[in-house]
Formats: sequence, structure tokens, C-alpha cells
Amino acid sequence: MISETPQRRTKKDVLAEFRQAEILAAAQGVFAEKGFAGASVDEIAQAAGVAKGTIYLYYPSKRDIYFAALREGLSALAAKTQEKVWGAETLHDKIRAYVETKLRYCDEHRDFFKIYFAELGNMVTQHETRDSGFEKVFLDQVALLEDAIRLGESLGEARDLPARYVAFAIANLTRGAVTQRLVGWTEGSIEREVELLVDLAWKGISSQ
Amino acid sequence: MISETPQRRTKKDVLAEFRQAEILAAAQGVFAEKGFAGASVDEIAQAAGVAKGTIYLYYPSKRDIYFAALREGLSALAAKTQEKVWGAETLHDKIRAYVETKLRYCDEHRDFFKIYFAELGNMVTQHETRDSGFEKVFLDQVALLEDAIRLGESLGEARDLPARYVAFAIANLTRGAVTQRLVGWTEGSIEREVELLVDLAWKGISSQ
DNA sequence: TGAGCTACTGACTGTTCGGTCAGTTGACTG
DNA sequence: CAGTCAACTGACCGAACAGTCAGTAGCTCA
Repeated sequence: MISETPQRRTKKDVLAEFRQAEILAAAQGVFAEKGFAGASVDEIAQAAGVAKGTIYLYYPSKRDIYFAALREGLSALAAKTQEKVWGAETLHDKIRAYVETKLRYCDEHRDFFKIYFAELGNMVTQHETRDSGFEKVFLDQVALLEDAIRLGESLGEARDLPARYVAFAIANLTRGAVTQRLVGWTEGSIEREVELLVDLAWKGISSQ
Repeated sequence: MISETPQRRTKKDVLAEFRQAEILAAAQGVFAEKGFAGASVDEIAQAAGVAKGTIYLYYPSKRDIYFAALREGLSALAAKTQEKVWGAETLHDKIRAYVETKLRYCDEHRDFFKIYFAELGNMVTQHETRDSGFEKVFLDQVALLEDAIRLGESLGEARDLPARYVAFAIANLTRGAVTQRLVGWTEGSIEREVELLVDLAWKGISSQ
């Protein structure tokens, strides 16, 4: 009996996790298409193939679904970016790793990125977003670059510049490029775009 | 009688314009603080010091107020930027003019910029925005830079690069810097920030 | 002074939608 | 097969809110 309880519990949890993931995926699609305000819980339920009540068995509110969708994609992206940047040797390669990871990830997770960038925009007006520990994840990404640049400077790879500003600049360059792809203003191979962006950034910061 | 009608009409129009502007200013404040969805028409009315019904005497819908607020600031910004960029001689000065105008304007019209950037973010998810002739104004700004860069290339000021990409890059750099200021991640004098950004961009694109 | 007119008001309406909960289904057990 | 239980359902509720319109205030002009 004592040994059975944890087993059943696990089985139940697996099912619950499956449902949660199912709902989350549906929600991501709907939010990406209509934005937070434009999406209704009924729509999400329909997309997930369940009744509205079921949604509320797994998430306490609409906002929670939204943040869950955001958090899921965001932490995966952050982890991947960190891995790639840390794995690169030189500053040049680190910058390429940063830009490339974001651009590729965007191509594979368009829905997530739509939500992500819409939310970044809303952070300016809606304060709620900023208190959700979500600002931090974004700033951590910048810090990743900042550290790399500091290191590069000390090794003489880059000229002496305020690392924080430069890190923001590269992050902004990348964010813009991704946005333009999402909106359809830019086309062409990712490789070429990465090349161009890294080239620009590198010329801007390298010590000759 | 025939000569009186246009006079009275003018007087009436002046009053109407005044009210419109009054409402618009109030709306800008409310939208900047709460975003489109978060703002209610009642709130705007209260901020403007009029009853809700009055709002609807001057604007047909909430969306229309929003777009009016956006359009007003946007066309002023676009005009000013164009003037400054066209007024500059060299490519280097044109880029500085672009960056500086935006950063200064942001400082003076924070409310407008909050709405502007929130909307740029929402353009990714909400298609309505994209059909409102509003996308064009943004792209025109980029085209301004693009032309300058093409000219600079032909004069040997800049190395040979796809002008459109570079124009987007500078626009993104600027947009990011302004966003960071709005959110409070960056401080310090505008002059210094302009210097840094232009320096980075220029090193990136100049022909040695 | 009072008739006419227009800018303005704010209570009201219809609708949308987040969230609830009494009831149903179906799997499992003894 | 009957009984139990948990996952699931969807009609329902109440709040929020965009937009309306009958009524008021106050100015103008005869």
C-alpha cells in the first residue's frame, strides 16, 4: 500500500503533465495569433480539444496559462543560448553563437517568439509583466553577452567599450532581426543573415 | 449670410479641434500607462475632464482614439527625423541625426513612445495593426536610412553592404536604446549614448 | 425675457468573457 | 454487476465595458 501510493501518484502526474502540455501547446498557438487580450479561454479550450472547465483544472487563470507558455519557451531558449555561448571559444564565436541560436530558435518556434516579443513590447506599458520575474530572464541574456565582452576586452579581442551598452546593442540587433523575420520584412537564408549581423557587430567592437 | 457661415464654421472647428486635442492628450496618458486593452473609455473621459458621451462626439470608437494618438506622434516624429537626416551632410552625420532625433524625441514624448513600442510589439500578433497604414510609416523611416547608406556607399564613405540590412540594423539599435530608456534599464546623458551608438554603427559600416 | 439651439452629460443597454460548479461519463474494484 | 471515484463537461453567473441616447445646461439672438 505504501509502495503503491507513489506509483499511482506518478501515473496520475504523468497524465496531468500530458494534459498540461497539450493545453499549453494549444494556448501558445492561440496567443500567438491573437495576443493575450484577443484570445479567449473558450478558444484555447477548443484548440486543445477540451471543455473550458478542464482548462481550469490545470491552470488557475488565463494569465497563468499565458505566463506558463511564455516561461516554458523562454527558459528553453535561455538554456540553449547559454550553452552555445559558453561552448564557444573566442568572443567572435560567442557573438555568432548568440545571434545564430536566437535566429534558428525563432524559425522553429514562431508561436513562442510572437508571444515573447509582443510581451517585451507590453512591458513598457503594463507593469504587471515586469513584476513576474520575467524581466530578469531577459536581462540575464544580456549579461551573458556582457560577460563575454568583458572577457574579450581583457584578452585584447575587443576595444575598450562599456560592455553593458555593447551587450545591449548586440541583443537589440538580434531582437530586431528576429522581429523582422516574424513580420515578414526579411527573407533569405539564416546563415547569410547571421553572417551579416555578426560581421557588423564585430567590425563595430573589435580592436582593429 | 454667405460670408458669415464660413466664419462661424471656423470658430466651431477651432473649438472642436481644441476638444479633440484635449481628449487626445488625455488618451495618450492613459494608453501609455495601461495599454490599449487595459485602458477604459471612462478613464480617458475622466482624465480629459469630460463625460464619456463627449468622447464619442469627437471620435467614433476607442480604436480610433488610439490610432489618432499614435498617428499624431508618429507623423511628427517621422517629419522631424526626415528633416534632420536630410539636413545632414555626410553619412556619419545622417546616422547621428537619426539616432539623436529619436532619443531626444523619446525623452520629450515618453507617453507617445510607450504606445508606439507597445504597438510595434503587437504588430507581430495582431494583424489589425498592420493594415492600418501604420506599418508603412515605420518602413519609411528605415528607407530614409537606406537611401542615405546607398548614397554613402557610392561616395565611398561606407563599405559595400546590403543597404537594407544595415538600415534595419541601425533602426534596431536605436529602437532598442529607446526601449531601454523607457523601461529604465539605461541612464546617463543622451549625448553620451548617441556618441556610443553612432560610434558602434559607424565602425561597423565605414570603409576603414 | 424667452425661444431655439448645440455642446455636453451620465444612466442605461447589450454583449463579451473569465471563472464556477452541479452533473455526467467511464474506468476500476471487490 | 453495483458502487466508488476522479476526470471531465458546458450551461450558467456576474463583472466589466464599449457604445447610445433621452435629457440638461447654458449661450445666442430677437
